[in-house]
Amino acid sequence: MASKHRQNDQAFKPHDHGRCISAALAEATRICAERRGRLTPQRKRVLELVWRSHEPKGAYGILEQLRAEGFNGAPPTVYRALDFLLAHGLIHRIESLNAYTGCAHPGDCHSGQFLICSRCNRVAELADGRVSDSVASCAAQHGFEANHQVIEIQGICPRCKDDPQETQR
Amino acid sequence: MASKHRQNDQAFKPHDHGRCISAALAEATRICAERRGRLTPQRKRVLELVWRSHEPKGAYGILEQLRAEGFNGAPPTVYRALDFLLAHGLIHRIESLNAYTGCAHPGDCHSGQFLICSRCNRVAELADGRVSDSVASCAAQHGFEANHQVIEIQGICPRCKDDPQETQR
DNA sequence: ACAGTTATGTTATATTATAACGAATTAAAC
DNA sequence: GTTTAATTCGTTATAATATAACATAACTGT
Repeated sequence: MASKHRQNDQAFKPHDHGRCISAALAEATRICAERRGRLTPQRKRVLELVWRSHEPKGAYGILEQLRAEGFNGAPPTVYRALDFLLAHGLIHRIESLNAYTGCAHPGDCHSGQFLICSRCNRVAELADGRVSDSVASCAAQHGFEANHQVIEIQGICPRCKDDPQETQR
Repeated sequence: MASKHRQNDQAFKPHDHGRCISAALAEATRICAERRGRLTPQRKRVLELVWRSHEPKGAYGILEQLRAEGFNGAPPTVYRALDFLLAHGLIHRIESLNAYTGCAHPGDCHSGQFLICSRCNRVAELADGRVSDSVASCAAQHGFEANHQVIEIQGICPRCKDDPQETQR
């Protein structure tokens, strides 16, 4: 249980990112199979590109990558893949960045909270029940029927705070 | 004190909006005077347009309004005015809408929470300390130094929930 | 009045996203 | 298995949001 809801603040720690990627792809494959969603090669490739790092990726950056790989596509292709991945909870859109990041715990896609480091641009996804509860109850107190929470926290991650050399990538 | 931190969920209730506007302008005038910020006619006019209703306004919508009033301007003019108003805490940017809304309690411009009605498009600004505290402590727990919170809650406002006729404007 | 700063005008362009429509592929029904 | 229907993809064009860069004007303080 606890391991399933793995908090993704490992984004700010050195870690084996290959495992992030392979875990994300395995989960995506499983979830799509379950729902009869078609994880086509393009969609899979876009998911991989989003997961290349913990920095959210813009749609046009992804497009550029695809093109570098010999794919001759246009924006709608990328946006369609992103829409699919969003619909199935495999990625999140970071509103304040107009960018997309891999979902750390797809499947149960409750509202997450995002820590956005403005120095290294990495984003960690949290799933803190106290936060989402306090937001939900606050909305309810005002008679507001909440469907979706956008919680994005901008600041400096622990790694950048400790190591002034830490800049990017 | 309590009156100063007036919660702006009146956005979802019938109210004398003229008072919202005049209060906002009075506050803006006071705050700019205090800080020697220059609330030029253009900036003031943009602030008024943002405050026309509790629906956030896009930069290009504002530009269109200005043009309808005989002003012959270009996007940078509007964005500069918006930047000024943002810098002085007189308006907020709603990230998930790429739009701007009047600040309900300028001056002490702590992080607010925004209830966004996806039916009538109105937005209410809250300043619930429990929410901002829970977010702040959650960030701190992960060693994250938070500078700014983006909290946008999408759903259906009480007015639209009760009155299915309530649509827009 | 002058010098320095701040604000505005203007043109061009960057960035992000979607509309619309036809072709191709896949799934499903027969 | 072939046909039908649905889904996915390719392609072109364009919408919507935002900024760079540089010239001019206006205001501030002296």
